[in-house]
Amino acid sequence: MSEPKRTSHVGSQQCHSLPSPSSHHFSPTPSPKPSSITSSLQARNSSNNHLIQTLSKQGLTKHALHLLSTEPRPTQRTYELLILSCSRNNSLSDAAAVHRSLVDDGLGQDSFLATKLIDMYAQLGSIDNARYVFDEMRDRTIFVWNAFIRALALAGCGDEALGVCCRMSESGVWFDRFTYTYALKACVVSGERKGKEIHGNLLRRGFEWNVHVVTTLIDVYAKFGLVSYAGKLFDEMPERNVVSWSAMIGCLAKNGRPFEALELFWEMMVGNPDEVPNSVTMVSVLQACAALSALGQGKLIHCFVLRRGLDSIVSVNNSLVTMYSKCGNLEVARRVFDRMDKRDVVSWNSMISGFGVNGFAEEAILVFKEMINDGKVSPNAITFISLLGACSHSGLVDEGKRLFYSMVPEYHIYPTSEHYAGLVDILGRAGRLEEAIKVIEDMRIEPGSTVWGSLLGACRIHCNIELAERASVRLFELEPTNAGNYVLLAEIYAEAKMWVEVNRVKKLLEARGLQKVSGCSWIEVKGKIYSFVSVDELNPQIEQLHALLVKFSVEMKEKGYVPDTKAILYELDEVEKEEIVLGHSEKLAVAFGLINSSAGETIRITKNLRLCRDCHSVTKFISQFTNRDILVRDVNRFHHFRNGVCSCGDYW
DNA sequence: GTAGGGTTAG
Repeated sequence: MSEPKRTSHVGSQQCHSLPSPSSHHFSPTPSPKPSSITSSLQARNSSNNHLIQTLSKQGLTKHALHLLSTEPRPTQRTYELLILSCSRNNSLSDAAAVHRSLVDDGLGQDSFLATKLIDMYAQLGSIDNARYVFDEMRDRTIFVWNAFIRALALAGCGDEALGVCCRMSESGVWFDRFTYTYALKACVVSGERKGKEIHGNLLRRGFEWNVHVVTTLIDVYAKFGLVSYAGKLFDEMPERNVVSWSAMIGCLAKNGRPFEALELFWEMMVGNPDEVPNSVTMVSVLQACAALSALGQGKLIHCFVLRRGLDSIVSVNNSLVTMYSKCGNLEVARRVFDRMDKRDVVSWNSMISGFGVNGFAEEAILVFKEMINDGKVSPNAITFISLLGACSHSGLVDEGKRLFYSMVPEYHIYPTSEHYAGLVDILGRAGRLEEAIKVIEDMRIEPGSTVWGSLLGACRIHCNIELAERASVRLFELEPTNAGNYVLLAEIYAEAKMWVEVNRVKKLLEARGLQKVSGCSWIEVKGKIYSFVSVDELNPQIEQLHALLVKFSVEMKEKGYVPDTKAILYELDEVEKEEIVLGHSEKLAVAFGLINSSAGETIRITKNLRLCRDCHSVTKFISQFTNRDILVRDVNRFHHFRNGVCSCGDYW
């Protein structure tokens, strides 16, 4: 079918003045139009416009575009619908054709359509074309300014977005509530200082009363980790709704304050019956349950999800899979996963990593194979990070290597530093340190802190001081304020009884104003969460817990147990060292679980750091001696203790 | 005519 001829309604000069925006999609060539319009044709025009609009609404952009070329007077509404259709169909070439035709029809200065075009290009990820539309506009309404600032913030061009905000002010256009929300989003990229500036600015203009603006501000502070700023705003909000509650709950859940996230959720439920939590609230609350391994709370939330009919929402189901996995309840995680009608890449990744952290690498790989066979969803970078982690936890060296080296040829996914870190971890844990360092030396990208961190972790397991020092030099450069790296190196020296070096690292830590993160464990008993720190003198039951642990210790020693105190960073008497390891938070939590639960009940504990070797062997013993299943989730993975054996096979 | 909060890894 040949294209009908059209003549441009605007002068050719204007068309030629269009520079080609950096992408090749937008061509400045004017499109041909009919030179004369007969009255009979005009009669058909209104129905033509109507037809184009109908086709656009149905997403039939190509057909609509074809008809557009025969239409001498397309209306603003026709173009609006065409633009929406291009956004929906994700077609940049159609978008450029619509844009070109719109300019040809003399609508290039229509501010309404300019706003829509900017939105469309932003959605299609073509910020250069959005910038072109904006630059071409002579009279910019606030809608045009806002659309462009929003487009820039969405594209991660924070500084440019804030620059445009300045130009907007300078040209005498005042920020409105929309400008503030977009400018605040731009600050997520541009930094805390800018965010605080905008905050000051909006206070002077009285926008602290706008629920959208303040909610955005809470979220921005959450993303900077400034929980107290977010909390203050939330507390002082004149009006709250489900979105502001969810933003604050999410802020706490993501910033290491899951306990408070749950408290706030219950405050919302109990104190504010008008605010009904929705799927987004559920996702954040489930994240908090997962962080705490709070299975009881998680089950309550699951019931709520079912009652409210939120169980068909993919993100909610994904969060349920993660929550059950992180509570060590893989059977239910798998059941939720199997019952899902729709699964996205996050669903598959959640199930794969669930099996992985629980030490079931074979199952994780099976799920990955199912994903490939299913064919509806392609794996992404995170899929492989999860798979490599699974292999590492289970010691599947060859399978891990095979997966790593299949990434590019089979799935076109290029390994990032995190993937290399996964491979280094697999090799390092297995004691293949030379091979691990070879991988680092041959990396095509600059090794990041995760890579050196994996190597240092492996050196800790295999007591390799030389390589540990090499990794530390790089780590201290890359992450000067990460106390964990200094502690790890000090522990390696302590194990080798190199006390001069231990003290040197401790002084370095002190000089940089850093502190060792203290160990903390917690346990959920009858829906309540109890937390313990090492040598927890303030705990009301401490004497009872200590007595029980001493009793175990005596019995264990009779069976040949020798406390492992090698990682203690102080040169103390062996008796004093034993006292310290016996007071580790994880042991206190186990003792508390034994005293406060009935026989046969599984004890579930979570720890903020890696489980120490002594706690590991003591927990194995206790599981046998008391005939209890003990589940400990440390910062890296799960340990299922049963009959004196741990699921990690002492490989962690 | 434009708006705010969410899931996987590390």
